[in-house]
Amino acid sequence: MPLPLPTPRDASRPIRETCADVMRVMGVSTACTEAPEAQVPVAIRRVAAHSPLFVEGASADSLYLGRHGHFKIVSIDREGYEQVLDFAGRGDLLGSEVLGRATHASSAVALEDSSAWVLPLRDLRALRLGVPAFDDVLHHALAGQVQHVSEMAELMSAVAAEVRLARFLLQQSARAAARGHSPRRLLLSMSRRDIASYLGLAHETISRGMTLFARWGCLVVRNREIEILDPQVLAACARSTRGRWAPGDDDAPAVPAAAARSGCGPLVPATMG
Amino acid sequence: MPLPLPTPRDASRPIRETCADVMRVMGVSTACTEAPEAQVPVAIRRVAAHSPLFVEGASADSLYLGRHGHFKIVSIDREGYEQVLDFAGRGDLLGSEVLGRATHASSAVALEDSSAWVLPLRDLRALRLGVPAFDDVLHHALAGQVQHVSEMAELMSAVAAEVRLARFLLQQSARAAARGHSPRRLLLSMSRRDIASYLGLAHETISRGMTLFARWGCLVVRNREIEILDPQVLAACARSTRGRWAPGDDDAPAVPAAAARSGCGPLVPATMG
DNA sequence: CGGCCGCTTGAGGTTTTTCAACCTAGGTGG
DNA sequence: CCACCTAGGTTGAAAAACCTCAAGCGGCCG
Repeated sequence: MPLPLPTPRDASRPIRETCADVMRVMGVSTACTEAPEAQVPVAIRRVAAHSPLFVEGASADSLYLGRHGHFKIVSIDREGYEQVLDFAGRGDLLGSEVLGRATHASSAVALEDSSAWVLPLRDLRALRLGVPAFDDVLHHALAGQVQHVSEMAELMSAVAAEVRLARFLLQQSARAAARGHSPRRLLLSMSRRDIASYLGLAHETISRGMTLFARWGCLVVRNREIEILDPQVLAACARSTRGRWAPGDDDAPAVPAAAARSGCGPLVPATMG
Repeated sequence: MPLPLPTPRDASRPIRETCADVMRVMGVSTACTEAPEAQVPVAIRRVAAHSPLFVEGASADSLYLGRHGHFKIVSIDREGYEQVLDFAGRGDLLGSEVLGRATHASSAVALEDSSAWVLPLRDLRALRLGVPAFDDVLHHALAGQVQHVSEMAELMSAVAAEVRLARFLLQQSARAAARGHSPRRLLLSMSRRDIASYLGLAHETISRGMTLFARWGCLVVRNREIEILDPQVLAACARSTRGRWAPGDDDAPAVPAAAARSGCGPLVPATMG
């Protein structure tokens, strides 16, 4: 896969990046990041696919910030079932709940070979005082976490399965766009089962939903490689809170553009009996 | 239980309480609250039942802290349907999402005649600097908000309706206990419809769930007045993530004590064939 | 006293889950 | 190099769970 990796040379491992690099990712203006005190080195932790960055229950000594790759945040219940709470990527805060507790409330597992910046709690106070801009960044990130609650509630508030899936896909699209990737072509790094757990559905239902969208002509699905052909149709579906939605139920024009163009037939690559 | 109301007589309105009072509610040791700088007065806002403390979309100039009564946090979707995101009571932070945005992302509506402390954003910085203990309190409360995400996810992770309801009731019980009330006798201040919206279910399903628990003998339901007879049975039900649960499915002893005592019916109601 | 609102309960319809099978891709070892 | 095996994804049929519609009941407020 020709992944557009943001970090060119991974071969050289002991490149200790600095606080300035961290802040740059989080959207601080370049002016601030050039300050000499921002040259504090920040440790990097590399995690192989399917390995944990930290585990639930472990004593928490650090906070993490996604650097490359993706993670899933999970919590294991007493019966051993894994509940996916969130997905995180570059620039996302991981394990921020430790600010209020002594131990991690959830685990973070790498979905692919990934890495994260390590922010030791004991250094955090000094860092905030020494680098004022960093304090702001942290505050902003924390506020973002709080705001994330309502984002998740919005996802779960939809009762229909396809509506949840549509919202999830649009959320992924928005995240990709925010990171400078195409909002159309998504490369989902999580399995159907992970998505299902996240949305509170069976993994078969996710499959069916994907196929349905493909039949509508607004999506092309090839395993984890997804292309959004008609975001408007997806958005219209995502908009409905109550009950189901199908192209044509709308106040807007009836047939989705892509489907009309293509005769609504082809699409749906694999096995369309 | 003789409610230990912090405000003796409401007739005298201009009793301006101080920062010390706020911190005391949030669990700061009395030593800190006695400091002279903690005598800063804090405004109180009274809200009649069914009236909003703040509304979605309004520009946010203040943060609030529940003082007495209860609120529901809601968000209205495009179709006018109300989604309940949370319930808040004494000591709970309201509207903390404004720290990252300029406007409220949700509304807070009083479920009964209630009041809240007002923390104007423009005074917040000064308050934090002037009263060090207050800064800690605020941080702690904010971290609590973040932690609340996983609490909510835990609620939603259950697929079965009764399991969600059981978890909700236990959560309410725990909150009541944390505030010094009985964990057994609950006085729900929200309607069945509110609970339903919060749990992502139909309000009829809530009713049926309550009735079911009552038939199991672990609950007494009289409108919004609820008594938990057998927390263990409720907890056992809440524990199961997958599928349904009925008394007897457990590794533990079979029949719930309370039900056996009261002869409260045949147990294991419908369909155990 | 009447109407309204919230709560409960029943019956029917529909979505979603569950169970099962099949298919593909990727890795391993003969 | 191919057979085999596993894990992930898709699809179908049956059953369960839930939602919707509808009606009845009771309390509360005007």
